[in-house]
Amino acid sequence: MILSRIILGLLAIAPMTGADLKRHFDSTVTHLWSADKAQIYRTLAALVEQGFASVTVVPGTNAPDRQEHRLTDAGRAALLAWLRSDLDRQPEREAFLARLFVADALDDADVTALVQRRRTAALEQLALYDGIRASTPAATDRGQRLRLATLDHGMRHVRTELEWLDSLEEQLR
Amino acid sequence: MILSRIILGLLAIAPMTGADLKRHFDSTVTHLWSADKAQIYRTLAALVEQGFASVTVVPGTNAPDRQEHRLTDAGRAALLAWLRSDLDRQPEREAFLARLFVADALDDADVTALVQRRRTAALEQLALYDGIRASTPAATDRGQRLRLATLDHGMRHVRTELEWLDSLEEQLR
DNA sequence: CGCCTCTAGTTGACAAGTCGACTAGCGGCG
DNA sequence: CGCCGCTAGTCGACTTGTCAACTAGAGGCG
Repeated sequence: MILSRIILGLLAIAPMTGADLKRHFDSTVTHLWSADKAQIYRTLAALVEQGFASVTVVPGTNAPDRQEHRLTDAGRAALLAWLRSDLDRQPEREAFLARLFVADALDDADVTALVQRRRTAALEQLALYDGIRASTPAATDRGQRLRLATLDHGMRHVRTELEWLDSLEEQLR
Repeated sequence: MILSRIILGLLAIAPMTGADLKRHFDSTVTHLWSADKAQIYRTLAALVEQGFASVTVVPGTNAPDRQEHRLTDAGRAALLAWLRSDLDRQPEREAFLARLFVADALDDADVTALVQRRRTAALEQLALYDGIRASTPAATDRGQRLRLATLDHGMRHVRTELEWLDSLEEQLR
């Protein structure tokens, strides 16, 4: 459901093929949603079947044919309906916190190592966000401002994560 | 996988039935993982089959019989192996950010309403965490300290979320 | 007595997401 | 020529998570 709406939202920016979408899920939206190739193609097929997108085959130059998908009026309506509907209830899924919650089974050194690994991961994530931001055009219109805000979200939260790790390590000392 | 290890971790604290576990997933660990009843019972059965837990039927007083599950040595070993293994790569799944990313399809008023709904949700979550903390014993041993740290994590992040929403609203004005 | 409710546990169907293998056209290279 | 690698797309099998209906014993209540 959510994936299908994100795809509609991306198609609202420009017509795209499954491969184009996959590239977005690996770069511009990777900080908020990820999707498998197979899942993208299948969702795309479902959207076409529901009349939310239409397909045009564009003969590929130096490559296979491209199946360009474009948003239909019904698709735009479905996107708007989702955007105005109640927020999706999202189950919390924090694998690292889960480990910490049951980490009393480890000795002190292993707990410290666990926390260290998390710090490394957080730093990598921060670097990733910096990379995405570097390759994103500056905010000109409102749409771009909103998209940049989602990146800002990620960066603020990673910084909070690092601060929390600091306080946790101090506590464990 | 992760769910099964969390269950092993909970069984390490005390022997439990499926219903006991469900209560934990609805209260003490709800801020980091959630699980459906059916999933818990099925995972529990798989753990028994793998020899990571054993079952004892305790005749219920004023209630149905209880199938108490206790951690076996193999179960404890599996838990330790997970705790020492590489961190689980978790796909980012931020439904709200997804909405914001494609929210340019909305007019200004609807975008503001969207952000407001998120603020409400964040405040509710903060209240939930306060509730959980209020019903949690103070930190006496290291295990309890670690478990409280996961709550602290949630609260810090909700506060960061609220700050981010402030800055977002200011930007939209 | 029949009915309701509570607790504990079970089951089937299904949606969502993951993984790996595979088709197929094109261009480059030795 | 045959092979490699690139891009686009397809498929089957599988895991994980969700939903709703259901069994079944115990106690309370009118």
